[in-house]
Amino acid sequence: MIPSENRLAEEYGVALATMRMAMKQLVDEGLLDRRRGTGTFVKQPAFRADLFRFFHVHDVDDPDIPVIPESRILSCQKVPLPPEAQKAFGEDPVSQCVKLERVRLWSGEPLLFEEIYLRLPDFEELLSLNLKATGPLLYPVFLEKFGILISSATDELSFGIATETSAKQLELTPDAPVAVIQRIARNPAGRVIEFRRVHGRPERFRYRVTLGDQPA
Amino acid sequence: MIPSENRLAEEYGVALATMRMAMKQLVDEGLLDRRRGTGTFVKQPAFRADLFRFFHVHDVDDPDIPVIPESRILSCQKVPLPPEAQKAFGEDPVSQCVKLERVRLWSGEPLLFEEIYLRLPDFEELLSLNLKATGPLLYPVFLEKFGILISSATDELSFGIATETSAKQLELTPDAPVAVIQRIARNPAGRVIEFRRVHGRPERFRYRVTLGDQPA
DNA sequence: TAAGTCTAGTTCTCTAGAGAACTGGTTGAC
DNA sequence: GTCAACCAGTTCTCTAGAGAACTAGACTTA
Repeated sequence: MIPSENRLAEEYGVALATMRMAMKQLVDEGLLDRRRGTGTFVKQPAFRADLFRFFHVHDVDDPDIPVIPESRILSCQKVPLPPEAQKAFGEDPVSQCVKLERVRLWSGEPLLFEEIYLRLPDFEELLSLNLKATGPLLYPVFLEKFGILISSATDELSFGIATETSAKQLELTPDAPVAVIQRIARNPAGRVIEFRRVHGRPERFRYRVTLGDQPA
Repeated sequence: MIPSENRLAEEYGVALATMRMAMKQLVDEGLLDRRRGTGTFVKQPAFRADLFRFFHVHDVDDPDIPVIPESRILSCQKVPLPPEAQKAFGEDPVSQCVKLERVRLWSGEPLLFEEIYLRLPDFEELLSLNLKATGPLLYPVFLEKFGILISSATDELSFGIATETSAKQLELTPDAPVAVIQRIARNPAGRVIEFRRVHGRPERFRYRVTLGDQPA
C-alpha cells in the first residue's frame, strides 16, 4: 500500500487533483490498484493465463470445454544456442541457454512435444529446480521463481515433418506430418525471453485464438 | 467536429473539468478524437488491418516481409445456412445467408480456399455488388459499403482433409491433407457477423499471431 | 505573390477545494 | 458474545477558474 493521495500531494507539493491524474495514469497502465475507502496498492503483475491458453484438445463431445493437458518433463540442461533461437533472441550475444524438453499428454496419449529455449543467466537456477513439483503451466513459474513476467508472445503455425526425437515422443513413424508451432515470448519491455518449438500430432491438434477487442 | 468543451459544458450546465473528464472517457473508448488548438471530432471507426493479417506466404528468402495474396472470387449467392455456421451465429433464427467462395493465390498458385458465410439481411446488397472491383481485403469493404465494423475474431486451426471442392480449387488430389481454419468474426457489440471456413495447402501454410501487449 | 505576424478559438495542465461514497476498525448496547 | 452504530481515513465526483500550448485562418508587409 502506498500513502494516500492527500499525503502524496502534500509531500510533492502539487494539488490533489494533479496527483489524482497522475495516479489514474498509473492505474490505466496496470501498475496501481485503487480501492475506494481503503487505499492505493502497487499491483503485482499477474500472468494472464487466459491469453496464452491456445491448445485445445480435440474433444469430440464438447470442444468448448478447455482442458490443460498433463505435462511430463523429459530433460532440462545447458546447451549451445541453436541458430533459430539465436535469431529470435536478437543481437544479444548469447552462446549458451537452458533447454527444456517436455511432452504434453491427454488421457495418457502424447499430444505435443516441446523444446523450450531460455536465456542465460536469467534461468540458471532452473537447472537445479525440481520441475516435477510445479504445475503444467510454465509462465506462472517464471513469475514466481524468477520474477520474470511474460506479457506477449508471437506464435507461428505451420506444417512440417517429425524429427527423430519428436517422432519418438509422439509415437509417430519418422517423417510423419506434424503441426509445428514456433513461439517467441517477451517480457513487458519487449525483450525476448523464450524461444519454443512445438511439434503436435496433427489429428488431435487444435489451436484457438481470439484477436481484437475481446468480447465480454 | 463537435462543439468546444466550453460550449458543451455551458449547454449541459456542468463544470468545464467535468465535461473534460466525460470527453476523455469517450476518447479512451476510441469514439472521439481531440486535437489541441483545433477541436474535437467524432472518430470514424477504422478497421485495424494489422490485427487481422495472419496469413503469411512461406517466403524462403525473407519470411518477415508480409504479403497479401491475390484474391479471386468464385461465387456469391444466397444459400441455406449450414449447421456449423448456424451454431456460430447463435440463437438468432437465420435460415438463409450469403455465401462467398474465393481462392487466394500467390505467384499464380492457389494457397487458400475460403467459404465465407454472412448474415442476411445485412449483406443482401452484396449479391448485386461488383466484388471484382474491390481490393483483396473484405473487412474494409464491409465497413465502407455496409457500415459494419469487424473488431474481433476467433480463429481455430486444425488439420483435416480436402473436400471435393477445396481439392479442386487448391489443385490437390481428393482427400489430401489440408490446413483448416474456422473463423468467427464479430462487431464491437459482440454480434457474430461472419463465419468462415478456410482450407489451405499445408506445405505453404503459415499462420502468425501475436498475443498480449503488442510490443512497440 | 510570398512570407511573416497576429489573433481568436481550442485543448492541455494545474490549482484549490467541497461533499458524497465507501471501508475497516472501534465502540457501545443488549 | 453478538450485533449495530459510529468514526477516521480513503477514494470518487464535481465545481470554478487561471494560464500555457497549440492551430488555423486572417491580416500585414515587403
